[in-house]
Amino acid sequence: MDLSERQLQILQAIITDYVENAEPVGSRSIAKKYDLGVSPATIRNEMSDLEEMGYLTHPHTSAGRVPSDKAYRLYVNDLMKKKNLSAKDKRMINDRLSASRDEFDRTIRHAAELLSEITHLASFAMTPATNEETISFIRLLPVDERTLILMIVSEGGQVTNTTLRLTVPYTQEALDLLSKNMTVSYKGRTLDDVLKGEIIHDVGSDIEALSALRGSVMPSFIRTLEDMLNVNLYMEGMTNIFNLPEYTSIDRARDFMELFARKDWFTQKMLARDDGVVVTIGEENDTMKDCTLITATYHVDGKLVGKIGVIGPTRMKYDEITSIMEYLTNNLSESFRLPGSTGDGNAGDKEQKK
Amino acid sequence: MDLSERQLQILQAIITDYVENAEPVGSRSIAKKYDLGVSPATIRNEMSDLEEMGYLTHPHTSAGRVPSDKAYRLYVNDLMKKKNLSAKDKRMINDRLSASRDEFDRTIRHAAELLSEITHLASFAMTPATNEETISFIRLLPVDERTLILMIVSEGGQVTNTTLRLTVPYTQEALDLLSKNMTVSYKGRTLDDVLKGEIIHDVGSDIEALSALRGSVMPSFIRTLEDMLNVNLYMEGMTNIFNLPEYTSIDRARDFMELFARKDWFTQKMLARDDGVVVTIGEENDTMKDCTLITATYHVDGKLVGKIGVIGPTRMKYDEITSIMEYLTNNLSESFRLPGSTGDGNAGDKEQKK
DNA sequence: ATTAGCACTCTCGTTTGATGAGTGCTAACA
DNA sequence: TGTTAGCACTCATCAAACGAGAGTGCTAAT
Repeated sequence: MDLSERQLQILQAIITDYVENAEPVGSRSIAKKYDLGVSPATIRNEMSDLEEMGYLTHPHTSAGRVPSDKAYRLYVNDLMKKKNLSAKDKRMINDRLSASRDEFDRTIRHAAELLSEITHLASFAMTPATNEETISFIRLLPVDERTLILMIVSEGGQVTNTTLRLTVPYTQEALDLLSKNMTVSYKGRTLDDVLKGEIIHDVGSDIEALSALRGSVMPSFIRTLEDMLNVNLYMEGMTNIFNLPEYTSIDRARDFMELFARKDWFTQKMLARDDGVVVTIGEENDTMKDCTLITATYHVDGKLVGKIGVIGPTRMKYDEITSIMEYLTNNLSESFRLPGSTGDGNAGDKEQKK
Repeated sequence: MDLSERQLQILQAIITDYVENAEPVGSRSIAKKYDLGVSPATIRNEMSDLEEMGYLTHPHTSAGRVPSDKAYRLYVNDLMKKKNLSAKDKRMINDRLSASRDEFDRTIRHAAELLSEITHLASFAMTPATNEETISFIRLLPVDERTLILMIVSEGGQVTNTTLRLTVPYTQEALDLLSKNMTVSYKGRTLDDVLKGEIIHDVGSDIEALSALRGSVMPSFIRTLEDMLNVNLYMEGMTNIFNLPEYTSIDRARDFMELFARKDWFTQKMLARDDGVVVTIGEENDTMKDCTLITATYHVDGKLVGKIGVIGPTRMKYDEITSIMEYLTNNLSESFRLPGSTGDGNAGDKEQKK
């Protein structure tokens, strides 16, 4: 059942060629371009076998062969070699990422922009996954007599806030007190906990003004917590995919766009607790069966985990892209390490494949 | 030079028909569908005149006529009548908007979603324009020994924050002191002022720890201020345009998408200080010469001004869409009025056309 | 001023045929 | 027994040809 050396060579050649040219590849062109020392006829026979085993497909009777998801999987797992980044790409990553090293969100957004620029694919990036994040403190800040800001900060430093407008004025005292009470009640609890559990009802309901304020604030508090789970997803370069031959059909392009607009789907994808570069090809994916999703993890002080990824057709340069993403995430993790610390808590160059 | 009554009727008929069917409209179909009491031949003559005057165009010799930008302009200014919203649309707006009446940003985002759902076009919405907004206070909040949150709040209640990571630890005292000093220095000044003016250098540079902290914080402060100008732009429903016949060509679709991705362009557009519903048709627009942009203004306590808009091909149902937007913005302004106040500071149903 | 009539133009969908790439099979070959 | 040459066959793609239909523009009659 294992593939012969020659079959592997042929498969590799077909993948390389197809990834390059986006057109079904025939036996003759393989024989000419890649020096396998056999005739087209032999290659045809092998291709026929490969097709039977599910590595190749046939768009129609007399077209060349196209690699299947299974072929790409084999390629990613066993065949492909790590690529060295071009000097230009390396420079780009080093320069552009270091420019704003001290700011979290901005850096992540830049990383996504960078990634889509280099790979010419659509990319996205997520600040540290937060459903297990714990709440650090809650603040209510005054704007005017009826308007206030609700601010939630997690231990990891993630911030979310909403502006609320109340129907009745509030007092500064009530605000301070409620801030304090809420912080005491929720500090150290995870977002999941708070969202799934019941609302704590005894948050200082003894004072009247406070209880009224509390009633106005709590619904927003819950909604804002929900926001924390998906608000920090940046998406970039979606128009890149228009340049790919697989999306010249308007229907395909529309499908892609509609999926890309579904932030929640990506958030879902991102919550998986894996490490390193992960490639999910075509059918392995539930939705978007003709796309490949590649994600990579970066680390903050070796602890917290955020993700960055690209999405495109299954036909993509797996070797280059995974190498780029590895380099990029290592670079990110490096930036986010405490200056003093030496521990490399998983920020290294391990790579895990599905 | 004025158009005759009959010419106006014909022009109106052509516009109505073309907006509906997206196909060049011929003399015969006009004569049949709209009861003008004249023969196709007469209509042909009039159409020829209208074309000479620049109200109609000819895709090619033997196709029907298509309205020009000039025709739409005439239609919008003089011909179209206000439309009554369907009960369904009204209900949708009332229901969906009131659900989150107390939260600013969320409401605006919902309004954009709603608008694109009802109009089947791409929409966007902007929270109050802020380059003339004044700073209310600045806070620095601790996360861990090297991480802190920088938060800027404007008088109007707009909030922006960034998480900073410093290379050296800071003290709580320094943080509090710097918060206070910065607030004192910048309170009441407009964003424009601060961004254009020089940085105030004498913010308590007498204490050493403080001055170090200040050095780390100030660059981010400036960048964060810049963020305040354009961060709150929501865009929705861009995939709607794929369903329109003018965007079945992949090139057109790409152009549209690329423009739509340029947030800065929209922000620019939105800063115009106009009121009510404003329609900008085709060439009147500098970029995107084949699109129409309709914006509408909403009010907060009759003072502050935010905008909401749709964008689509010049062929659109101007009467319906402007009516919807008027209704929607009135509704928004209503929600954002102080419960007690009666003054209607411009929140009424005035409408201004270009 | 309006209208009927008619020739003319141009697009669009369909058909047809040629072309070329590529396969699959068979028989010859090393 | 694995490899190769040869050849018939299959499809997709492209271009040319064609007819139908929609619509105009002009002229002459009303």
